[in-house]
Amino acid sequence: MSTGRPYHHGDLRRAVLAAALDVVASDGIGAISLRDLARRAGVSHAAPAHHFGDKTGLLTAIAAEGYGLLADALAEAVPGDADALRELGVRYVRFALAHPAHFEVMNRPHAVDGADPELLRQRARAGESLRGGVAGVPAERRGDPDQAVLAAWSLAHGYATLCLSGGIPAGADPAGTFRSLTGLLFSGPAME
Amino acid sequence: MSTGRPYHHGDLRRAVLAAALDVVASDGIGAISLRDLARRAGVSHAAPAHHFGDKTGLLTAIAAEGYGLLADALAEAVPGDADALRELGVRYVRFALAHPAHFEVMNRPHAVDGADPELLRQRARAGESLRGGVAGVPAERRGDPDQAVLAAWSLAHGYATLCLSGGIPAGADPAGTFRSLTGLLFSGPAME
DNA sequence: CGGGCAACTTGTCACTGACAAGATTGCTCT
DNA sequence: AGAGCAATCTTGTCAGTGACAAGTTGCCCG
Repeated sequence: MSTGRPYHHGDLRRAVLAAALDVVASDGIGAISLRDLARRAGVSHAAPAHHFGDKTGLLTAIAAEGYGLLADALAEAVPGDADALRELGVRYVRFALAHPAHFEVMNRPHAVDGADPELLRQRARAGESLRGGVAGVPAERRGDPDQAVLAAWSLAHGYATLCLSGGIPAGADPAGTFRSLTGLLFSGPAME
Repeated sequence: MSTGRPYHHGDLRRAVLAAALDVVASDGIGAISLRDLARRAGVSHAAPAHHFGDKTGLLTAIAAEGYGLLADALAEAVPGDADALRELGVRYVRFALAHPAHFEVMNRPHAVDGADPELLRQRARAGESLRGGVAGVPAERRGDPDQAVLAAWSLAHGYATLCLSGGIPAGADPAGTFRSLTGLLFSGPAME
């Protein structure tokens, strides 16, 4: 037909993922249209379906990729650091701010297929990275360690979410601000 | 025409809002369809538009209502309580768990008209309730009070969000769990 | 070389949001 | 009372969307 472009795209999957991340980052999940993504990639409207099945499949792939990136980021934490929990939190916040679109999709259970094997796999990886990072702490920490993890996770997740939704002024160095925030948590072994 | 039902619904606005909250609570914002809401209310497909303009208008109304409810909840806090921040946090978490649909819509900037006067009004009310509750604290608290508010807000917001998205086991008494979590924050005037 | 498979296309259908124009109702003002 | 009037709701319509079906292209491997 001589349209100028080849019949096969080459890496349509990546192209669609990238376009989807752009849209999510600028206009949110609700603005995603498979047909629009197809247009951006220069393919026919039904081409993306072959790679992702349907819209849920596309978002699930993004979420899985996001958990993979998060797992990598958490795994970089120095094992055995006494401040492991704090550093993991900082990495969590940094991940969210560096990959806002992934982060948004990851936190939309309704938009994703929670039973997808790849999603479960990457999420499990992230969980392992987290546990691995925490495991190193000397355990002289008082109190319930599960509670400490929960508090740190809530703080990091809440801070990141508020930054992204614009609820927070968001200074020049959000991650640094978060780190100082954690100073209010676990301020020392002597408490109560 | 004798369709059995009257031409005027009576309180279509409330009916549509209620139906929308049901849908959001069970299937998320993405599952909302104006036409479906109209069917549920037993009116024609274009009736809701008269009350809300468009989909964004509907979601904006929900968010505004949510901020109003939040403002009311925060205003109940005892002024002058030394643990004001903690109690405000507990109320924030309770609000989120009691009104998950409102909470979800409130945290979707892209789905809402951020310039809507009613939304701004209710959000300002919530802000005032918050500041009013915090103002009572004796100020013997060390450190930056803004930072303390930010930490408490992040913790409450993160905990509530994680509870709602299913990321947290969510025991029998989430609000109580949160209260004990705050024990790790501001654990006493002597820190550092 | 030829079968087979993955990638992509065209075509279609029901559904949705938004808008326009008309019908109905209740309220107000005289 | 009754005429106007504005709010409420209806019907009709259009482009855009997601999902599916069936056909086409191009590549790889036996």
